[in-house]
Amino acid sequence: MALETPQPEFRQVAGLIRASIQSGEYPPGSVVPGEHELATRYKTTRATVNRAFAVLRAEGLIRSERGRGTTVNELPIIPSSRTKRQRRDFRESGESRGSFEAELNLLGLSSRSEVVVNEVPAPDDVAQILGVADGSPVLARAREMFANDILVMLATSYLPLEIAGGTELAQTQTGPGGLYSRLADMGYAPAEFTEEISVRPPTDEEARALRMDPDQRVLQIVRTATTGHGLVVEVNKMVKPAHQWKISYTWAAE
Amino acid sequence: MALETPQPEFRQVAGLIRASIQSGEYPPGSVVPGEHELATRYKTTRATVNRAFAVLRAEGLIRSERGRGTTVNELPIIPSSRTKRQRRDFRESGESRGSFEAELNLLGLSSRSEVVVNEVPAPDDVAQILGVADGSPVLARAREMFANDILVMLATSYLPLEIAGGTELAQTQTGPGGLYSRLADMGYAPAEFTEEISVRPPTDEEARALRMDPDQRVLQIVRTATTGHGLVVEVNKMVKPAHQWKISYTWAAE
DNA sequence: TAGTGGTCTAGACCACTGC
DNA sequence: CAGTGGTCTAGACCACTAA
Repeated sequence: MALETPQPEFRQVAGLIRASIQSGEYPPGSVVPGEHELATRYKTTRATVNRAFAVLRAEGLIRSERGRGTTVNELPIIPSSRTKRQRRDFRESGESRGSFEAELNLLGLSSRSEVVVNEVPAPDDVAQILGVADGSPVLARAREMFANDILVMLATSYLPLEIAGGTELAQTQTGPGGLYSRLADMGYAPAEFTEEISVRPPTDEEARALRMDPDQRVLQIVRTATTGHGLVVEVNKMVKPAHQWKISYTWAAE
Repeated sequence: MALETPQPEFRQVAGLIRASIQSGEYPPGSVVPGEHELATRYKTTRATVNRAFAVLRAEGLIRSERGRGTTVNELPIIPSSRTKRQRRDFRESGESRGSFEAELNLLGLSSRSEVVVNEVPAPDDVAQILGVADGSPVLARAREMFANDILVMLATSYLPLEIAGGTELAQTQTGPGGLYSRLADMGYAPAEFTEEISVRPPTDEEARALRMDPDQRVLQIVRTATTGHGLVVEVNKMVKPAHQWKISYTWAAE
């Protein structure tokens, strides 16, 4: 039944190296033998091993650094969920900080995040959703989230200046209950959330910040918060290395 | 502000070709000039152009066929949403057929789908979720969905034999209201749905069926339907080319 | 049979790391 | 300075398509 597809040599080599990693021969954090050594071991050329490494890099399994060598990545896959329960403690842009930390701690990882608040010209897609002119100023709350001190997510929350300017939302700390509580205090309680998910190559800037290979992919999640009157009060753009995360949604039937 | 990162030559060439596609010089469906011609045009070698093509192939922008040449892909990005309204016409595994067709028709694409029903040994992950032994038989409703006669999604719905065996769910047509209506008729109305989303390389089989390049990625969405008693009555595994889709979820606040 | 893309080789040069 | 990975070249062989 299984159709035989003879794989090209570089994919076979990639398979062998992948197997060695999964078998524990090259444990997480360890340095894989160099391309030259593997080339002689597998009776092939360095170019072929290099291409095999490229396959495994794109999968997020290994990381290569010029001069240093190639190491096996350590971080496990991080779950992220939207459930009724977790929705209750939505606090700040991105994930609820509480749920982000809880999930990382369950995996035995440390968590940390940093916020930078700024007035910036609205990116085109954000301006479109917020219903403002391209490039007009909006409030941006840019958050970086770390697992074991490795940056695993960028989340920037964009808010209209008319709503957020000069309020607690323009401070680093948004106070008890977080961003959505402050919006509610001001009469802009979100009534509906939408998240749009797409997969794309990282921008150069994202690749640098998240230490990603250009052949890897990011998950982009754009959350829109809308009031009962249909007013968009927040657009939150989240970017995560696609191989690093598993995201889930739960809802009641009917 | 923008940090200059000098790109390697093959990425620059990829950028030039991408620009030519987006400018309309190589319109959707047309054949891109051959690697040899582009190599001389850009004063480089065929290997470099080949690598540039690999970048664009991985993005889903072009498709190469040995002997035939390289063509610009035609299908636009397909949206897929879970909203309150659409949940009401959930019919069959995967998307509601109705909503799938409606979304494709909005884009001016034809839609079609085919189902094959079978008893199969449960895959490990499915067995785990259904709470049955690995490899024990379950009912599989495998659906293929086409846009403009191109396969764009595989969706296989797994149901416990004790529930679905010998019922209408083992027929190709599940009748009015579809799968979830039949489950409700039998006293197994789903009360809660969960979808788990991950991004991974396609298996060989998926790559063949979906005509994907091994360097492209699939979105895997595993939906679990649970009754009010906590019984899992359906596991639906959906696989879509990641570059081809944008999926969205909407929910009410609180 | 001519032309396409897929792969592999052998060798080279480079940027970078760590000693 | 030796060793690493990143890239590029020139050439070759192959599987496949279309005329």
